Amino acid sequence: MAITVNQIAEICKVSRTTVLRALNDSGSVGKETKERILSVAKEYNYRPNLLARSLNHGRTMSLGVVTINIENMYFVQSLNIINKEADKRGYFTNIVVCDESLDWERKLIQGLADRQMEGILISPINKGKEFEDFLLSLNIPVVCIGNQVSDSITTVQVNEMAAAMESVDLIVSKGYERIIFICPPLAVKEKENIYVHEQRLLGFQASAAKYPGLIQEVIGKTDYLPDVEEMLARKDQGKTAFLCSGDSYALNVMRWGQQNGMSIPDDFGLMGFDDINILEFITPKLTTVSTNLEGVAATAVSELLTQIDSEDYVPKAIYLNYKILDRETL
Amino acid sequence: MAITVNQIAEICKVSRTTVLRALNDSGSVGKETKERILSVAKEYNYRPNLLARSLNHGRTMSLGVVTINIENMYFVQSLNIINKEADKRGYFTNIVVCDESLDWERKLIQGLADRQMEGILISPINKGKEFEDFLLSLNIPVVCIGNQVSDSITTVQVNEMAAAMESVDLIVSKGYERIIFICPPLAVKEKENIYVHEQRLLGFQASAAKYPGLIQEVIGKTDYLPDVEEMLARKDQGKTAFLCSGDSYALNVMRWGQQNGMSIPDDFGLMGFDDINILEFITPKLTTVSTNLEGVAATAVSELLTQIDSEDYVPKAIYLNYKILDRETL
DNA sequence: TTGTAGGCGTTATCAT
DNA sequence: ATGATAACGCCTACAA
Repeated sequence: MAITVNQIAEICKVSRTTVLRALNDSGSVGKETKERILSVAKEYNYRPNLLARSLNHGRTMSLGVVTINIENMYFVQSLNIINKEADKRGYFTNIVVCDESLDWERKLIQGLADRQMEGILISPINKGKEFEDFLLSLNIPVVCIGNQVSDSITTVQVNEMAAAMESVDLIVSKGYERIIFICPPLAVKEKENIYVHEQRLLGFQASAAKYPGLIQEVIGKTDYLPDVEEMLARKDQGKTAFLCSGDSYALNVMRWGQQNGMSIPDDFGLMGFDDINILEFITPKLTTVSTNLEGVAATAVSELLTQIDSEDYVPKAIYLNYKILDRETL
Repeated sequence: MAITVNQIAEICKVSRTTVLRALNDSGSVGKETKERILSVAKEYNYRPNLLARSLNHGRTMSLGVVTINIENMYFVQSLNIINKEADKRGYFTNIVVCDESLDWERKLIQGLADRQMEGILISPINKGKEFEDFLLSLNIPVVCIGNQVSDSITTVQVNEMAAAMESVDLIVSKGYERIIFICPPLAVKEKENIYVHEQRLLGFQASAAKYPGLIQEVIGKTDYLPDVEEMLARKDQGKTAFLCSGDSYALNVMRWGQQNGMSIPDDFGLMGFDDINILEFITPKLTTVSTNLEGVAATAVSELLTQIDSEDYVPKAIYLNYKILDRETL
C-alpha cells in the first residue's frame, strides 16, 4: 500500500542507501539523482514507517497514558497538558481509557508496554504488591498520578491529607458543629486503589479530632443520598456541613438538596474536592479544593521523561501545592 | 532490556524456531524442551515485541482516534464506546487530543498514520479540498464523526438539519414569537470545519421561514452574551427563546440569566444541542437534542472496521436518529 | 558518489 | 522434533 524505501530504490534504479541519503539529507548524493529520488518520493507520497524505524533504533518516542472512565471527569482535564508537555520534548502521546475495570487497566498497560511505549502515566485503580510487581516487571518507566502504588514507583500528587485537614479547619471556622465526610465505599480499598480518598479521610479524622465539641461522621457507600437525608433529619445535631471527597459527590448532594427545597448554605454547608471544570456552570458556586491537576500533570510528564533519560533513577514522592477555594456553599 | 526470542533460544541452546513453537503452541516440540523454554520465558518475563510482529505481518490491530479539546466535552462521551467496540473486534485504540488547533490535528493524524494505525476516527476541525486530499493520501481508512469533509470519506452523523427544524417547531408550538439562534462565529467556516453548526443553522432558517409572524435572529460570535442581553432588552418583540447550537452555549446563557435575576422559562426559553452528560447536574433541566453520541460512536467504529476489511469499500453518509428531549427550559 | 551487508524482533516456509 | 533462511522497512557501518 504505502511505498517503501526499497520500492523507491527500485524505481530510481539506485540502492536503498542512496535513497535514504537523499531522503534524510545525510551523506552525499548526486544532485541529479537526489532530485529524481525526491520527486518519486513525493509523487508516491512516501512516509517512513515508524514501526520499522522504532524497531531499528529501539526508541518509539511515545508515551502511554491510561485514564479511568472519562465520564468521571477526574484526570480528564490533565490530558491536554500531558499531551502538550510531551510534544514539547518530542514525544507522541497515546491515550487509552479503561472504564473502571481492574482487569482492563492491566490489560491496557500491558498493551502499551507491548507496543514499546517508552514510559507510562497512570492514575491507577489497581493496587497492592502484585500490581506493583506487575508494573516493575514491565521494565518501563512509570509515573503515578494521585494514587500511590508503592515507594518504588514515582507518584506525583497533592498533599491530600493536609488539604482535608485545612478544609475541616475552614468549615469549623464558619461555625459548623457537625461535619459529614462522604467518600467511596471503604470496603473496596482491599482491592481497589482509592489512596487519594483514604488520605483525605485520614486528614478529616485527624483534624476533626482537634475540635472537642465537633460531631463527625463518615458516609462511605455508593448509595449515599439516603444516609444524607437521614442524617439531615436529625435536627438536634447542630449546623451541618458535608465534606465530599470528590466534586461529583458534592454535586449530587447539591442536586438532592435543591430538589428537596433546601438552600445551600442556609440549610447545610457543602464542600468538594478537585475543582472539576464543570463547576463553572453550577450555582451556587461550590467551595472546593483545587488539586492542581494541571501542575500535577505537567510535573508527571517531566518526571517521566527524566526517568526515561536516566540510567539510575531514584523513585520519588512529589507533592505539589493544593489550594482551598472558599466560594459560596459554606 | 526486555528479553527476545533470540535470547531465549541462546539460553536454551535451541533455535528461534523451536522457541517460537513452544511459545505459540504451534508445530511440535519435545516435551522436555518445551518446558525448559517456557520456564525461561516466564523467568525473564518474555513478551513479544508488537512492533516487530506488526512489521512482519503488516497489521497493527490498532485504531487511532483524534479528539478535539477534551474540556469541550463534545465527543468525549464517545471515547469509552469507541474503545469497547474496538476491543470487541480485537483492536487496540489509541487516542490523541488536538486541542482545537488545525495544525495539530493534521500533525496528529499524520503521526497516527506513520505509526501504521489501520484506521482513523475523527471529528475533524479541518475542512476543504486540501484536507480531503491529505486524508486520502494517507491510504488509510478514515471515518468522520459529525463533521463531514467530503463525499469520498464516510461520515457518521445525525440529521442535524432535521433536528434543528423540529426544534423550531417545538419552540413555536410552545407559543414563542421570537427565536434567537446562537452558534460559533460563522466567519471561521472558511477555514474551520463547523459543518454540524452550519447544518443546524440551515435547519433553523428553513423551519423558521415556515412561520410568518415569527421573528428570527442569529448570533454567531464568540462573545455572544452582550448580544443576548441587548436582544432581551427589546421587550416589544414578544416571547423569546434561544436555540443554541451546543449545550455549553445554552449553559452560559442560563448562568447569565440566573446571575441577572431572570428565571427560565418564565423570562425566556432556552434549548440546546447534544445532551452533554453534565446536564444532569444542572437546574432547571435543559431542553435539548440528543445527538446520540453513543450510537454514532459505535456505528463509526463498526463502519471503520468494515472499511478495513473490505477490498472495494464505498464511502457513505450514515445518519442515525436524534431525539428531542423536551425538558424544563421551554 | 554509490553500493553491500547486517541487524532490529517476529513470523512463515521449507528443509532435515 | 528441530533448524536454516528469508522477509517486513528502516538504518548504519563499512567498503568500493
